[in-house]
Amino acid sequence: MRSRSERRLQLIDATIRCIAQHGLSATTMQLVTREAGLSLGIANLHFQSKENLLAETLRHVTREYNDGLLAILTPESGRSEETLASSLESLLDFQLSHGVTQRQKMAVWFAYYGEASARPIYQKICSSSDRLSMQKVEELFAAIIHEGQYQGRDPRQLATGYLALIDGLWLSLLVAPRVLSKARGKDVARAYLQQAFPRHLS
Amino acid sequence: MRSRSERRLQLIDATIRCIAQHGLSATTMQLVTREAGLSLGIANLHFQSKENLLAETLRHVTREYNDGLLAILTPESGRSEETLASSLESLLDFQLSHGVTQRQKMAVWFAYYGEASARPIYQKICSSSDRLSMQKVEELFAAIIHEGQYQGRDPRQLATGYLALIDGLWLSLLVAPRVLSKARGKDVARAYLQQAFPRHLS
DNA sequence: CCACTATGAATGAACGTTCATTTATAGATT
DNA sequence: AATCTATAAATGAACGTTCATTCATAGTGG
Repeated sequence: MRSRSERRLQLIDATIRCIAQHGLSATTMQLVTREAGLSLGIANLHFQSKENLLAETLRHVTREYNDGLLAILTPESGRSEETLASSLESLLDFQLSHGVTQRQKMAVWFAYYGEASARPIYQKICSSSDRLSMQKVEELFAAIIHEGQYQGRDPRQLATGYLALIDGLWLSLLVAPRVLSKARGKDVARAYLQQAFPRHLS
Repeated sequence: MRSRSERRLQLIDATIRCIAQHGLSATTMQLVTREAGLSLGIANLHFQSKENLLAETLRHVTREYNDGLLAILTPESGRSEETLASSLESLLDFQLSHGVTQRQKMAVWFAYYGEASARPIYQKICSSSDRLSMQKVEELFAAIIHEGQYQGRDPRQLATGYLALIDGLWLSLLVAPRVLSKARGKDVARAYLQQAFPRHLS
């Protein structure tokens, strides 16, 4: 017997694997609980309903990503050696890191996006996560534009473009990994940032 | 009584509306046939199975998009007034046109993308469509680079970035239409192309 | 009259959910 | 320490519902 939070995490992890392997529409309670090595009734005990389990799984994946992003984009007084250029580099590294771009995570991400337009609860979780990324990246870009005295740059437009580019690259990595490797995807994103902020990226 | 091809199209259109409104996982044969104003058994008569109906719907949406793209990116001897710059402008107009960016079409598109990693048949249709776009856009970019004598540009990298950007913008338009308007999305894509080919876009 | 189109009640498989029952743990009592 | 008791965790058979598919029947055009 394990604690409530342990079991919840165990079930969420199993849900992620099921969605990645079988898709959202073929993910059943049987599949999830068997994947977790538990009995059928356990998921309803901890999550009340399948709908809730799926929503919590999305929240978990979203939170994980946001935490990683905030760790990079939230200025901390203790890290004095940190520069805007290094933040930009870290952002790029993070968004195309192994942890973020592994098939499992991206498959889950886009599975929910695909259903988001029909399910308000998914829509809400996705869009509020997007809003956070947007705000943080826009802040970073604005600071870089100020520091580098770049002319004629709109931080919001650049952030919109950059985040859309990253989303599109993730989609390519997921659907056609043979056509686009992670390394080349990173080159493409880097090229975008270099065009925008040539003096902040080598 | 209608002909086979008419009924097929009628059912595919109904499927598109159902997926856009209820999502792929909640799209049932009842819903589709009722939306088409027909009886329950008719879909199996014309498509044999639900799986086949869904695959044909994806093929239909994909073909529609590809036809539009090819009409722009396939050079024809009869259109002598056509320049590379105008092709670039047409491409941008098309990809962010009302017809392509309407919620219904984008919702269907991403619903299938979301399931693509778990269903080989969807994966195949999506990736072969992507490959075509990639090839055609890369050809256009290569011609523009040659004509404009642009230095240090890699047509494949630029095409990869541009198509990823378009995909990402579509996703934003779908999930958070309030945050990103179609007009601003177009500005973002235009800015990307202007950076790449400044002498080919006003 | 034949082949094709169309209907919708019927069918059986699969699904989410429930709940009586069993098992495990921690604290209290002897 | 050993035993008892109370509480929560865990199980999986059973239930009602929903779904894709089938098919006997009816309608239609050539």
